[in-house]
Amino acid sequence: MKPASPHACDAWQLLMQLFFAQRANLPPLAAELQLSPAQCHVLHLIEPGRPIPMGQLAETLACDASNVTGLVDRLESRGLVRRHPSTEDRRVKVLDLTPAGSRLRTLLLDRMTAPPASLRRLSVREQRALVRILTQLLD
Amino acid sequence: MKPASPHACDAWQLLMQLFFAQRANLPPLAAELQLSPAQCHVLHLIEPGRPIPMGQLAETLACDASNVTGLVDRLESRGLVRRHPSTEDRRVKVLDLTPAGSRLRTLLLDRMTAPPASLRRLSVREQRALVRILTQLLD
DNA sequence: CCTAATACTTGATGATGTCAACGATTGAGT
DNA sequence: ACTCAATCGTTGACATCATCAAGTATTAGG
Repeated sequence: MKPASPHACDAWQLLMQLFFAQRANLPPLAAELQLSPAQCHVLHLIEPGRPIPMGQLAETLACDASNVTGLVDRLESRGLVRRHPSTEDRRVKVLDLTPAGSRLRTLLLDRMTAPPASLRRLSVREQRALVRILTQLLD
Repeated sequence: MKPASPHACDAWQLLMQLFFAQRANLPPLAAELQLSPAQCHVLHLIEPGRPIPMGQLAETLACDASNVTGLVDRLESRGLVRRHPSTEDRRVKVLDLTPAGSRLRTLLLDRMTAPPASLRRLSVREQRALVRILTQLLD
């Protein structure tokens, strides 16, 4: 494994600061849509037309499966998500967005991905560089 | 206000993906130190030797003041944080890390800021660029 | 002084998260 | 085919997180 360069450490520290700052501003944003931060996270993970098993959701959220049960219960009772039994394995239940859920997800992503002023102040050249670097980072 | 360029939107969307990915991996990391994610956030915000009023903590966390009371109660009962009455204004209570709290904070930051493999794979040139761009972003 | 505003706490309540135990289903041996 | 372990989701118990409304103490303004 390649050793961590000082620049890599600096970069990651900055990303952590950004992460905590973002963590603090998710609750107000979520509240506008009558959602909790956790529900936003779930909605972000269920892509329209891409059903996902509950177990996989639990794994991606890195939380207990029983927690997903409760989260989905509340989203389902609001008509945003549906449970379907899987055809291949009758133990697993697959999650799907309802049309209302899909609309709300779009709304959420629109608000979340509105870049803050500090990002818009960067030059286009820097913005391109950032996109390129983050893409590699997320592989 | 400068309009949001397509690159800015792309970049911010990627940062949101990174944010949610990081949100998912905080709980396991916190659990190793017997902390909750929220407690990690608090510990991250209280810098050693830089006492901070509870109200300011609530504002930075973007949460209700009564929530901070509970968070600090638990941290204080574990001997990580102390409450001091402010000398200037006897209504405010100022928070301070104990030596144990300071040690745990260092441990936390060490683990959190260990850059992931994907970041170490970037060229030094790219790492530098990332640091420069993120620094501007956090202003 | 009297009053309004501020800083924190308390109590009630709902959401988030873990763990242990359970029913249903699947899969691997035998 | 039959048994037994493993897997998937749910349930119930419990701690934590988070909000709101109300309360106490202190400060600041008129």
